[in-house]
Amino acid sequence: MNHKWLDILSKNGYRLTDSRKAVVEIISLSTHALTPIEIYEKAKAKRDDIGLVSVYRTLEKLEELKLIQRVHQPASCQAFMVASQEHQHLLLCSTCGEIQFFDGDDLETLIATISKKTGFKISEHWLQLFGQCANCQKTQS
Amino acid sequence: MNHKWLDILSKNGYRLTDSRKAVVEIISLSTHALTPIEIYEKAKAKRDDIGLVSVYRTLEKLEELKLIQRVHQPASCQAFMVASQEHQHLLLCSTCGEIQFFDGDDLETLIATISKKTGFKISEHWLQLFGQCANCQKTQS
DNA sequence: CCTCTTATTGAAAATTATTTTCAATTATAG
DNA sequence: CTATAATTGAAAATAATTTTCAATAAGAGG
Ligand SMILES: [Mn+2]
Ligand SMILES: [Mn+2]
Ligand SMILES: [Zn+2]
Ligand SMILES: [Zn+2]
Repeated sequence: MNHKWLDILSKNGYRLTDSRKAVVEIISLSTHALTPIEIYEKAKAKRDDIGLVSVYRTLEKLEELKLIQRVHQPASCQAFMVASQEHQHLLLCSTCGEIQFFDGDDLETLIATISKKTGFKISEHWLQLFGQCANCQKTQS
Repeated sequence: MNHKWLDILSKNGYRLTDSRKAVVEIISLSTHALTPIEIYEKAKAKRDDIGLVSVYRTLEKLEELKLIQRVHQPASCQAFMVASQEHQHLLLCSTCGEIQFFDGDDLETLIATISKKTGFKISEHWLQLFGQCANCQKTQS
């Protein structure tokens, strides 16, 4: 993943700097959505003079290249995670923040019905499931 | 709607001031999601000395009472609209911003499958459809 | 109506999140 | 190795939201 991202950045004319590589490594390997500050803190371990502003700038490019996406949650919408290339849906653990992709939804019928009923031409959908992962279920209750 | 909201505010110990009433009227009647600033601008028409800070404070209370909800869209998550009492789904026009509720989704099977496959205990879901409303389809293209 | 208490107000300051500016540095094409 | 243009981090600027505060006013109880 890591490597692929660096290639893509490079092919799009972006230079591969240490700051950028640190951000790429952190976010490409995370199973949680991370905020710019969280990424910054982690990145400082690899490169202690990195600036928060470089984190923002790298996120901007990764988002533009659709390698990452913003994750919307009830508490905040400032976190980012890996994006899947294809159309996708998220399954989020409200306790620990773990996120997985899932598929297998079949909304065709629903979309056709709503479309007919409302006159909307529907082009996109967001589906997210929230719950508690297996691990967090064990840990408490 | 208007009246009902004022009653609820009142029953929860909140006083009914002109500033509050202006905000309630604006947001309870809108078919679009509105940002604090947009609400503020509209509210000034009714009460020209209202402060933006009162808009924020009223939104906070209306959200707490579940009369309004934040709307998440690709471009921003800072807008609010009426909340439906029951579980609900949104249909949004990406062109003009109109929003409707819809129901009739049947995600039981999907949720059971994902739950079994991943071990998550799923407690909630978000489903939003994006498209273009009948009106906006006519207007352009 | 009056009065008292306390929630609410708007202005201003403070905080937080993000973006822009800028001069110095550095990746990379050749 | 060199030249060029992208990138950097610091600092300033901007935007969004929250807090502080003294003045005001809603509304409970008389
Ligand atoms: Mn889907
Ligand atoms: Mn549903
Ligand atoms: Zn978990
Ligand atoms: Zn429309």
